[in-house]
Amino acid sequence: MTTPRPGSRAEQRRRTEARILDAATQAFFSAGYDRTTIRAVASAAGVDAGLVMHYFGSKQELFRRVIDAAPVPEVSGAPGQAAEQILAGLASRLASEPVASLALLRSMLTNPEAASAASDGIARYEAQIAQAIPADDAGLRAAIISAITLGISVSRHLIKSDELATADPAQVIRLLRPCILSLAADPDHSGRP
Amino acid sequence: MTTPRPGSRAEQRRRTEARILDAATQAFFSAGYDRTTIRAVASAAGVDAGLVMHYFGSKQELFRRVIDAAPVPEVSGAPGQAAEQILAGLASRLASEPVASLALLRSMLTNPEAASAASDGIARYEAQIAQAIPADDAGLRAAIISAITLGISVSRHLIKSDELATADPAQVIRLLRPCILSLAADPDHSGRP
DNA sequence: GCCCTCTGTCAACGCCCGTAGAATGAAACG
DNA sequence: CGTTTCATTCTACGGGCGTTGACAGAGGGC
Repeated sequence: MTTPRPGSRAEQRRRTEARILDAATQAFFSAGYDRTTIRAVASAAGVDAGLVMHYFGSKQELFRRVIDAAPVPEVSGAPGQAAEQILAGLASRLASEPVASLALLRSMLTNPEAASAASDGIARYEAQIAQAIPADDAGLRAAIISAITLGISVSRHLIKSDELATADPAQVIRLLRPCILSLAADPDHSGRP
Repeated sequence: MTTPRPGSRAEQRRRTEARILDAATQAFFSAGYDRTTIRAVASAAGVDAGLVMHYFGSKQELFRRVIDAAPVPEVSGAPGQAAEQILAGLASRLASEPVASLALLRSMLTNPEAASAASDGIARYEAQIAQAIPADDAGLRAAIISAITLGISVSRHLIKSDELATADPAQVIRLLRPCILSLAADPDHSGRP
């Protein structure tokens, strides 16, 4: 069975490895590190648990491979533009299912070793925001913005706070716009009043 | 041994139960639900694991008891006052060690059954905020405020984002004030512009 | 003073986990 | 065609978990 004329053995291996990585990504994203079992990943990928170990060495290395493959949203341009990009990104994240950053968070909270691996991804996102902010405390402002978007996503998708879970994303964005703008593009509030 | 003239048997039991509850609180707060083991709680309380089961029935019930005992910060007064109370509360949370709400979050993200138990606490906090906001979308605004403070706490204490972890709390509050104020006390941004 | 009650301990069960290593069978190669 | 390689599976080990039930011993009512 197993495909009559595949792409040779190497090809087959790459396919299997990708399938495992996909299953692992989904599992880590939705369940976090601790609650994800190698057996479950293997079963979702249609292979044996031993094979996962054979290819990825350990659960932790598998997790790292998943993290490294996660994309970072891009932010650039003038402060006002950046703010709108951030809001747009948040809007799409509100509208759709939970995504990478949430999974990172979940896994970080669960697994101590996963934390450092995942911090890098978040730091990269903050750096993108920071470079679009002209204030001298751009780093802190970016960190706060990142924290806000994270809090909103967490409340909606993980905590499923009644109000936020059922709210219209556009309404949330409208309420948040002055927040993000004051942080990203309004240096008036940086120092003491 | 064990105290020459204690407060009778009932007193002794109350003491032991309280010691277990304290140990459980600390454990759940710092490690989350999954990573907290009954054996560890028992050992921290200086008793046997079986006794914990005997007194609390199950790990889940123990967790619920911990949640129920967690206090909810009070918010009241005019919108402007409420906003300052929220900011002050956040400031103290930034300055000190991680507290209840974070532990709730951590456990919620980790354990599905813990989630519903913990949602109540957060909902109570949001309700307090909402009643101080005059807008007709007060509920959503309160939820967003709660989400923001949550995101900030998480970033600082759990993710330990470089910028936020080392930042001066006063500076963070200063940057956040316009955000919270626009959400709590500024109905101008509620509807379409 | 007896006996029941209740606090507390101990040992064990069953489960699931990550991981290791031997076994299998098909593809690649000479 | 024989042999080697390699993807894949099977079985098993050791450990930690939540939970249970039998057991010990001190307190308090009669």
